[in-house]
Amino acid sequence: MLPQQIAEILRTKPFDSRLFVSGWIKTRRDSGAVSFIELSDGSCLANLQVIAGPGLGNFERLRRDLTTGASIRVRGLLVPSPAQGQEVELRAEEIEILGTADPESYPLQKKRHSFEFLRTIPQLRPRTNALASVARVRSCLNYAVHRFFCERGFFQVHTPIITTSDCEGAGEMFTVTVLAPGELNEKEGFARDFFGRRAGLTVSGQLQAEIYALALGRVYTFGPTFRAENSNTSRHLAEFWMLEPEMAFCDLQGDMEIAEELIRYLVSEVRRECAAEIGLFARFIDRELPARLERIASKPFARLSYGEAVDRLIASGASFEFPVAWGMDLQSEHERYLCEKIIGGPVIVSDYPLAIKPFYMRLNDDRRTVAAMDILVPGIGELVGGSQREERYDVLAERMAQVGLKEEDYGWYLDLRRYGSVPHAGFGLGFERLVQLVTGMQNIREAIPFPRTPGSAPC
RNA sequence: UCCUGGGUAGCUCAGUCGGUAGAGCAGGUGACUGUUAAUCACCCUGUCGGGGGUUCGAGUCCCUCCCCAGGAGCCA
Repeated sequence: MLPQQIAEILRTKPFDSRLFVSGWIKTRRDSGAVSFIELSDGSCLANLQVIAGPGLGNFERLRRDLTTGASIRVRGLLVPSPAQGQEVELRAEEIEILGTADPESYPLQKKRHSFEFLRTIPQLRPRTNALASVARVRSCLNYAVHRFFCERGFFQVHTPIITTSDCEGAGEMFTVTVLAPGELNEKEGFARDFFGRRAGLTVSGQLQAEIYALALGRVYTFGPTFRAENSNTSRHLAEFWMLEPEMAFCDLQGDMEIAEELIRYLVSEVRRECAAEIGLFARFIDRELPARLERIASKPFARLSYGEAVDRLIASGASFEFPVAWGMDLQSEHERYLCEKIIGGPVIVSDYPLAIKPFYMRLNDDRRTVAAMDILVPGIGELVGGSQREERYDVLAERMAQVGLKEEDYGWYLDLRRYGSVPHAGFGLGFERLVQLVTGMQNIREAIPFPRTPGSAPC
């Protein structure tokens, strides 16, 4: 049977009962012969204060090993705490050392560490309050995602991790091969490889999700995604999780509605379930966080067309490193200025110029814009990118030809438009960016348990 | 990949005009009947990222390589 968790003990406060608690020592304070142990089992942010005194057998010898990082199992009596700072405490009657942690070498100290340093010790990083809190928030978000879609009649589809279709415009693919390094250069190359052609790790599940949306109606795919870009920024990872809903019988308006509803739902759920963690982030990471989350949960997102966004940016008179003009993609500085300065909250920008967006986005009647939408949020930039998909066979075929996609490679994608085509739409949401949004973490590497970036995959 | 800033004790950093390295925290020892980043006293800790150069002398100046962060591009 699993031991009782500290989260439950602190919630139910079963005073005067004898409990067994297991966890790791966060810190210990001594006052005379009495030791105060802050014990965490990871189940919640709060520690349980354990009182250890000379009443314990061989206490002085035991106390040598009760150091930060050590794991222990305690039997004790739960009592109201006579001191400020905590409601309850566990008066230890027996302490068993499960695993010691040599204080001379244990890297985590009773002080704040830089996130950069913590990244060098991935094996101990989640034992810090901050990273453990991020992990709990991430898990909470994960469950909330599935709840949201399940309640709305969506089915989850497991799209492939290994794929032979390179989702146009989505970045460089990692190659998956069984060939020896020398064989890769040979003439037949991938023809002799495992799949008989070049395969790679998925850069997006969208195209396959479309297949299932045009069979099950409402689907979503949620899993790891890989980009072999040599990009070293606080917003990019080589391996990240992407949530991609795809809805049949849905246009761009419906797409924007479901995306906004999703984000506001997820933020509300985290506020409800992870209040302690958000309090920690507000104290140590970002003071503005609670106010920002409150706004997201309670107020509708602003909506602008790309054209309006460009006009507003020009009208603002702000000076940018890159000029703003219709037809150019919005730069990071433009996106940030738009949602942080002009709007002051999340903003949905729609109907981008045809030339700067991928082939599968639906051509608008003006024939120079497509039914695309991005959701920009303060501090992060692009959180969501989506569109209504081009469902008209002729229009799609023409665009594919324009960008040089061969029909023999993407015939299956065109088939969806040849047989029972319907209007449909979807979007991609970067899960780590969402985690950043709700935790205030400035670097995306703190939003995932094991960040993979160029030159770094330590375990 | 480009631009900028960094790399000094276990961690976070200071280090003046080029003169042989220092603070806080952590750790160790001791004091203290209830602490809350406990407190107080004492003690320990260095391949100054690697290599080369200038110099009587380099953490400091020059060259080069490596690594990291922030920003940009690309995107989620």
